[in-house]
Amino acid sequence: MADLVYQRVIKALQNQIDAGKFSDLKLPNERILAEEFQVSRSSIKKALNSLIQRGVVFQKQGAGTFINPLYLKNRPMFDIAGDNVGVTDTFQRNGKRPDIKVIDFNVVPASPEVQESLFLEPGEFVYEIQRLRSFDDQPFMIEDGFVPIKLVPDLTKKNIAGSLYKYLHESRNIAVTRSFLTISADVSTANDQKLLNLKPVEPVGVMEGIFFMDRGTPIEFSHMRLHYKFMRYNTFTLLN
Amino acid sequence: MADLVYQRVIKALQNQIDAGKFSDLKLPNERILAEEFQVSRSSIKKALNSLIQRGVVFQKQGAGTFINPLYLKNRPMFDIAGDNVGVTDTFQRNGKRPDIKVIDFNVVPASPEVQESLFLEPGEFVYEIQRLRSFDDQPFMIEDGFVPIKLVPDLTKKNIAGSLYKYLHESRNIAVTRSFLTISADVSTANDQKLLNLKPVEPVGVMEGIFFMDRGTPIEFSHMRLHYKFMRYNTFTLLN
DNA sequence: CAGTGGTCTAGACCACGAA
DNA sequence: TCGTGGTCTAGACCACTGA
Repeated sequence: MADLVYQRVIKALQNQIDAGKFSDLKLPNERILAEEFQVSRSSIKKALNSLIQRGVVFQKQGAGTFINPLYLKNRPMFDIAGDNVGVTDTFQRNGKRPDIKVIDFNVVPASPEVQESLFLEPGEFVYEIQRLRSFDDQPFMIEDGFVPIKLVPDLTKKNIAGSLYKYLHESRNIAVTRSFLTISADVSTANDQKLLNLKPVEPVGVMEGIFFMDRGTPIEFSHMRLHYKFMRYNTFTLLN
Repeated sequence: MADLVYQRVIKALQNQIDAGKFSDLKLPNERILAEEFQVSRSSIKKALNSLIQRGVVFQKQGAGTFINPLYLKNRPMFDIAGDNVGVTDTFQRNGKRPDIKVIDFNVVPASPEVQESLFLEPGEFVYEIQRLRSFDDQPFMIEDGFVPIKLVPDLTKKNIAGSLYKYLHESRNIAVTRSFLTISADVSTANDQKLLNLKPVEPVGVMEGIFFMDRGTPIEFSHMRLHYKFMRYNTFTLLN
């Protein structure tokens, strides 16, 4: 992990920035950095790109590489960037007591949609996991998740009563590190209204996503319908 | 702009994907693509990285490059881009025409919320820009934007009838490169229903965000209410 | 074992910004 | 004009996947 050249550079630069080494907010130019770290300029660029993505620095052609003043001034805001796997973590705040109720747990053949989303062969089986999540006694999310059985052959109802990803990580050494999410809104159905305690006029937020393991293997396809007051997705984006 | 190698590759691949060329959801490997486009593998990688960030494809080491099935299923209508909302090529190819109608344009003192979002001092003034965006004659977004007057002292109603960010870029050499967005959903108000042509039970998607110039200075605080069928936000997230 | 993405290098030339 | 980041190339070797 830390033996990668660009990872080493990222860490070193991040540490130097946090330690206030660049008091004028300007980093040495890329060629100098390459010299200092004894690596190629490409590796420096890759490392700097990562810091740019995180909002730590920005670059201006012809001028140089600078620390984002907002990063120093308002760091907590930047820590939000990249949230959202382990839906629990995202919503776990304020000392509220999270609760997960398993509505349904079955092994079913993958539907065409699920099959395509998880890149399965026809006829492969998946767990279907329907859960209702609450904070204190306020339900806020209906979750319908699909996980290939071949990736986690021994899943039980007990495992999924808590955090699925925590179980995968701790018991199976599977780390979920990437996700594709689509976020939209929809009119609430009768079922939504019943489970989430919504009035007919109140909508749901919809989040649909594919979650990936380290090496890019899809591990879960998930469809989530949220009480509209509880869907709040924050994202920090680099444009273009 | 379009004369850049990797930009050309991005566009070509995006077009091919949208046209359904890769029916098995698998792209040729990077070396083949480099050969086909007569460019280096590095340029292919740079182009693919962009598509990955947009949630169009994902890669799996040792296996290949694959189209994100969610992208095909939930193709976004627009991108959050230079002009906080940019119509995708996909949409434009359908012959739809984007339109912007200016509802209101004023200079007002910054409210506490706006002041905090744009890092202004008490008493500073901002433009308030209310616009309604449509495709063909279907309005899809009510936009309420705030821009500090000190950053763009000469803004006129004419400038904002088109792309504000295009104007900033071309006339003021201000590039908007980052955004911090919060996405949620809400019950539609009477005003929403009137402007967006919604039934009372139909909701709006809400996107609220701060847009930054490349030096990290906030240039716009924007509150957007979207027809729920047109809000479709795709993200790719890397954790850690 | 062959295929494919990941990392890394060394160097060339271009485009922009500031003095 | 000169310093700086941006783009691009050609090629080497590593690490993982899947048959």
